Amino acid sequence: MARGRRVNSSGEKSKQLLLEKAIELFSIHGYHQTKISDIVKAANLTQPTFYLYFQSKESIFKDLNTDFKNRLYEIFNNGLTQTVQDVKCVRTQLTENLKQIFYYFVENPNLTKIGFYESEEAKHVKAELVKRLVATIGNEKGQFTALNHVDIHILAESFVGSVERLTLTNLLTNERKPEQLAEDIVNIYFAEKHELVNK
Amino acid sequence: MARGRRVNSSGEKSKQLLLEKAIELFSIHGYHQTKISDIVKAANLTQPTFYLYFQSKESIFKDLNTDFKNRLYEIFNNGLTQTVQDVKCVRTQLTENLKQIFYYFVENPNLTKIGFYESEEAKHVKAELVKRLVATIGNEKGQFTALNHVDIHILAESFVGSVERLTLTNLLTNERKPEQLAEDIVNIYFAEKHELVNK
Amino acid sequence: MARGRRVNSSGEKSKQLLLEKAIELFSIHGYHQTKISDIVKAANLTQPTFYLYFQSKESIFKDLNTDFKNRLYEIFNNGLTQTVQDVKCVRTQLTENLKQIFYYFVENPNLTKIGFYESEEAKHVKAELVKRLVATIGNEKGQFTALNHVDIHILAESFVGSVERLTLTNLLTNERKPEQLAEDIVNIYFAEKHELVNK
Amino acid sequence: MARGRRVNSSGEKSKQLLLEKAIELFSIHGYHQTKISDIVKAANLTQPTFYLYFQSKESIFKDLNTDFKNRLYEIFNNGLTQTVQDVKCVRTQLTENLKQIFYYFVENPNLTKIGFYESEEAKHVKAELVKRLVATIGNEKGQFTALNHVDIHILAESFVGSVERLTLTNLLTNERKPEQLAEDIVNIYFAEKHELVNK
DNA sequence: AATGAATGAGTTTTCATTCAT
DNA sequence: CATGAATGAAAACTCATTCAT
Repeated sequence: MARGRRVNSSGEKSKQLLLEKAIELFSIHGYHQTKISDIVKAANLTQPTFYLYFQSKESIFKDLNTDFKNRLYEIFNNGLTQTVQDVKCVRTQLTENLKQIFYYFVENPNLTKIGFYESEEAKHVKAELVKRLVATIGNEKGQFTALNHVDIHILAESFVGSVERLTLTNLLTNERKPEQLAEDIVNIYFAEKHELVNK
Repeated sequence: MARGRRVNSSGEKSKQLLLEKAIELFSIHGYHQTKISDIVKAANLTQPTFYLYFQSKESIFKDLNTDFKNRLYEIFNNGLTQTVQDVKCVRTQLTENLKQIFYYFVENPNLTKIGFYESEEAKHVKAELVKRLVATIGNEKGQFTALNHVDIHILAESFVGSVERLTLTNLLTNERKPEQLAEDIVNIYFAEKHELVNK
Repeated sequence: MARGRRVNSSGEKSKQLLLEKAIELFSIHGYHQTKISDIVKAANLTQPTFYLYFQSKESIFKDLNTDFKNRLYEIFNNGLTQTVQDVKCVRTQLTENLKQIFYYFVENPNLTKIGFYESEEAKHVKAELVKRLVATIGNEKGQFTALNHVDIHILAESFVGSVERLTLTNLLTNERKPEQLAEDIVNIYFAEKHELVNK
Repeated sequence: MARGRRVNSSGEKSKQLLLEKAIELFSIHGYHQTKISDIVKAANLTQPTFYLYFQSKESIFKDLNTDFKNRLYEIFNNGLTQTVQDVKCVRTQLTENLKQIFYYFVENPNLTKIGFYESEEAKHVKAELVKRLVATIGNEKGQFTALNHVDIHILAESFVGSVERLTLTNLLTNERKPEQLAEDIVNIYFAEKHELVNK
């Protein structure tokens, strides 16, 4: 039977293909229920080829998660730096940041399912999100009376919990668009003062 | 170890021990990384003994989850019926219900980690929670101006997300007591009108 | 839970029951697919009780087969001695002997399935049958022209083969009575000369 | 043994080797007493290699039996069609058919022990043989006076029983050649009329 | 005489990984 | 670059058998 390099093949292409299939299968079946043999079968390649590009099953999973995390942190940073000087209220800033995050999630639904839910890294990612949230809303909390009674850390954890669940049930299912969901969440947590008083 | 019955051994005791160790190990390492051999080792028993009391690894896991789910649904039901005639506002009712749930979680932290996070059932449990929440807050939403702009389903999902995350990060870590956390969450979602207007 | 000797129980009765159930299950499912646990379940007893009466799974099986073999050899012997002085032709003697064997088979169908088919002993039993057949028909073969061309050992083996198969397909299924089948087989192998010539 | 491909190894060769060893061991020790570990040991391979070529222990056994059956049925069919138009008597036809079957048995003694004796399929194979025999000798029975007194189904079953036993005791032990045994059996069952009358 | 409880010693099967080509 | 062939190491599960009561 034919062996060796295939016509029209290229290392990068194979690696990319393996990555894609891995993301797909990991996201559907989870890490443990996804076998290397499944991944290479989906990519129409063989097991030794997998080891040509990745050290191990664990390492491809880690790579995936690192990519996800790095990209997400970039978004965090961009969002922050963009609006830090801004006098605009937290609402606008948060909404904007959430939108960026959601755009990324929607564009990479499978990777999100792994990096934001399935992996160990997910915990760190969410903890980081919480940390940044605390920093962002820290000073401005006073604005929102509704929130005066609640510890800011609790609030931030709650917020991340909302993001976590709504991403899964409404964003990745396409029941809500990134913009909508971002506004919804911000509306829940940061109903504007004037709006309430006006009633 | 010699064969046959051990001195002072009792079936109920062994089964209970296995269950406890299983819950503990599943909650720490997850289903796939927990081996039957780990469970029996922790219980100071052997593998055939495991199969004396449980059909399979899958079945003990399912049993665990069914127990968790059933007990939780009981709490849901009790909570609901208790306050249905009550004219008291949703706040009070929700707070009370949450407290009961949190009490259960705190008393069974490991089982909670399995039944509310690790298992497939967890999805159904949370979906059910959402459903009941929608029913509970449905009529009363008008009261809370802050919530007027958000679809009630989104709100309920968000609420459950908050519960999910805060249970993990604050309740099961003993950083918040059940009563405190219940009030915190209700305060976040249902700041009372008058309170706001008074400002 | 209750332990110790049951009311109305008697060792012999339990042993007998176990034997019966063992015969039944071995005959249906074979030696390897019958578990001790199946046997005691069928007898409504427990595993240690089994070992009270039998040394091992292998030993009960051997016992069964020895019983079968011994009883069968008795029948062989009776048959032979009864007719040895008889000047009557082999036909009559063989028919009678076969009938006795078949009576025994029909009365103990399950044991027969084990001792004549399933076990290693079966081979010896059949070999013995062949040996005795050779002795019986040896001198008289000349009578039956049809058989002149065939070696007597081949003939005897063939005969036993017929018995073997017909027992299974016609006797134990109750499609033929012992007398009928005995005559059929003898008719096949020992059509009388005059009968043929008369045509 | 080091991991990975061996020097000079070939899949087809390994599969064939496993098959051969499986046939050998199954035929000697039977299905239940033959372990996968025995088979691979005999083939100087390892257990995972077995599962590279066969789905399970049961499946290799079934495959073996299906092969045996199919080949045998082919022989049945060839035999029948070859002689159907032939006016020659049943004797010739039967002898020829038996010879073909016996050739196959002798060439595949171990497989025969499995497919004609050990397996569940064996029952069907023999039932089929009976069916075909009935069809073949149906019309011609009248010719052979000896057979007039016996039901044709009994006769066919008896015939198959003879084949069954003689194959085991005389053919596979090389005490009789296929041609001899075929003639012997036919002689037993179909002594020619004239031959008898002439005496 | 009988049972409740337990285990020693396997058995099949799986999967990530690696060597030779 | 890629594959065919193979395996080390472990996993779940089974069953005859035995000890303590």
